[in-house]
Amino acid sequence: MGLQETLSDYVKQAVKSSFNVALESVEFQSTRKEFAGDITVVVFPMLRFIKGNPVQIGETIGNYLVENAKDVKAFNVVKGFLNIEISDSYYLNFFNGIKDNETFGFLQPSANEKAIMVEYSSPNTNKPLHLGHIRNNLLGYSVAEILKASGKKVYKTQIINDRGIHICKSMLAWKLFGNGETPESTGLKGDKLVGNYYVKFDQEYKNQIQSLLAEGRSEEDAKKSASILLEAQDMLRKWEAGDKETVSLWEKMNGWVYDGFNETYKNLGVDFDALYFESNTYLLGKEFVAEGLKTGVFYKREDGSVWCDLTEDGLDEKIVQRADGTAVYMTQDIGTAIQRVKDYPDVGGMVYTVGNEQDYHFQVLFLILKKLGFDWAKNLYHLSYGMVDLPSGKMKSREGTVVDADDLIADMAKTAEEISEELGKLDGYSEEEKQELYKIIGLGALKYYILKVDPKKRILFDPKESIDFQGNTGPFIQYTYARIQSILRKSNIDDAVTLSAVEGSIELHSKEKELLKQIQLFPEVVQNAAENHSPALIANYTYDLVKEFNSFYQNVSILGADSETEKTFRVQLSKTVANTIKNGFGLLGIQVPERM
RNA sequence: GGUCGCGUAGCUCAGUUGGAUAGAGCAUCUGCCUUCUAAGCAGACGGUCACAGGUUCGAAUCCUGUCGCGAUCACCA
Repeated sequence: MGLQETLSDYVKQAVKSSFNVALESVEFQSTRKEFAGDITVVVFPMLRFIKGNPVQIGETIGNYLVENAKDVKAFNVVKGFLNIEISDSYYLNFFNGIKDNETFGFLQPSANEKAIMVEYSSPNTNKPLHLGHIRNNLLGYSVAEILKASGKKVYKTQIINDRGIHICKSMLAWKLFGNGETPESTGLKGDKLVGNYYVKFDQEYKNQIQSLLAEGRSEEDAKKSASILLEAQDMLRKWEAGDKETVSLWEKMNGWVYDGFNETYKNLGVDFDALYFESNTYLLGKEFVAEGLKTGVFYKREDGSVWCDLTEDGLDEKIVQRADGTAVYMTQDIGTAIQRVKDYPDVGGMVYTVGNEQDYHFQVLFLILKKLGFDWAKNLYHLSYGMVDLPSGKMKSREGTVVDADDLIADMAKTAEEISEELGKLDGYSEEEKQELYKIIGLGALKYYILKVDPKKRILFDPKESIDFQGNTGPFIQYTYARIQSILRKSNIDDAVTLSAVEGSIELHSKEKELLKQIQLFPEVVQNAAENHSPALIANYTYDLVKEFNSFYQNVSILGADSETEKTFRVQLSKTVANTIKNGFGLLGIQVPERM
């Protein structure tokens, strides 16, 4: 039983015996630093049940606690706040219980609980990944890891948008202008090469429109009748008809793109358990549309299109199948969701990591799946995140203002290198070791910068100035971890020593106690982050922990402690802090270096 | 126009189920490298929590309205 539950019981007993009132719950908060005490009982809510002066009620409860609860050392009352001081032995007991637990705060997946599928990334295959994808990937990966740590079984997945007119545009441009170029022949990453042809298509398309306009055609007409666009549309029809040559080109160019993506994913440190391809799933939803027509969830209009009426739920009517019988976006998403549960029968919920411009789409999708009667539909969550803006405004691929994912990752490592060189860190390391560290630090900065912000909010990303290595940043936290490793290397203590929990064997320094309190919060933060799908909670928690440690580090001598017992305790405490940093950062997908 | 989201220090952001005098970092200023890594620590400065009402012992937090910014309202994905 945790401290709070224990105290809660005592407070209830106190109220029962002194005022003859049965309280349902007791409200706690951690004591503000300017007051003496560790944990605070808020008396105000009790006033509804107990008549009297809050200060006197607090005093009465406080006296009862000191007499009866063994971990309560002292108390004071300020206004309606009963501040309780907890004995050192309680904290030492807690510490002895967790110091050798490498996975403190993480829960094992329970056998009978349903798994969760987390979808993220889900790119188009016609151009390279950019900054927006980075936010998506980091969020999705991190939320998946957090859910795992909270005791869920998790499958990571993505749906790859590998079909459609946009792919045909790249394919066509490659056929027309490519001269048989390949990633091997050009030395370009596959996704970059294909992306270049997508740009090339767009340039040619614009040129043709200009020519047509010069001939006096209307803008609308010119956009529709440019020959290169017509050719692309023709190619799409050929693809859908299964034309051998088209399909084989499609396979070849998509293959290049996947190779390129996989390299980026590897650099970013994300991975997937299951892949879904739109070319396989885009027709799937249709049988469920038929099913829904039977059960009356959907209805057919005169022209043959199928709709879902959601006006009673405060939404509007939504098309789920075109008049010509082909699938729309919604059809496909319905099918994919159902297919996933078929493939992985233990899945009982899904998380979709998709930008907030699709909020409405997912609201509708989830509602339709509920109406279709799937019991897992109540456990669907749209992990919606804000756009990543640049100082120059929105990222636009056509205007060349996108921040390329690979470039950004490389730039971060380079920045890490420059700063490290300037500070003279890492002298005496091999070039290879250095490069590895620069990567860890650069990525740490990037990931932390993006994940510490609440997903809902849009991020203003200034590539030149935003990412810092001081203060509330990834490298700052990594640096603290590295420093602790240095202490451990030099400490020479016996890990097996268990600290006596007897009161008085060690007197806790206030900085040590603050650290222990912070460590104690970790399991709760993990659960909270899982429930709220928020890596930001983990990031900000880790930062607070590090701040607390640095204050301890600067003000309390660790290796030069007065007694061997104290030294042992402080080193072990530092080690536990390092472990918690590592675990917390692990949930964010950020590596921690042994030295930096 | 309808719907959804956001608005906290000059800038970038935290702020647990409503609780005490709203917190960090950056920037500016003051101290601290002869102890364990100064990418650090201690401190100063900086606030009408967009605005106005309401709910209550108590509101940045909940409700209503107003303003500002953004997204979305396709037989596109």
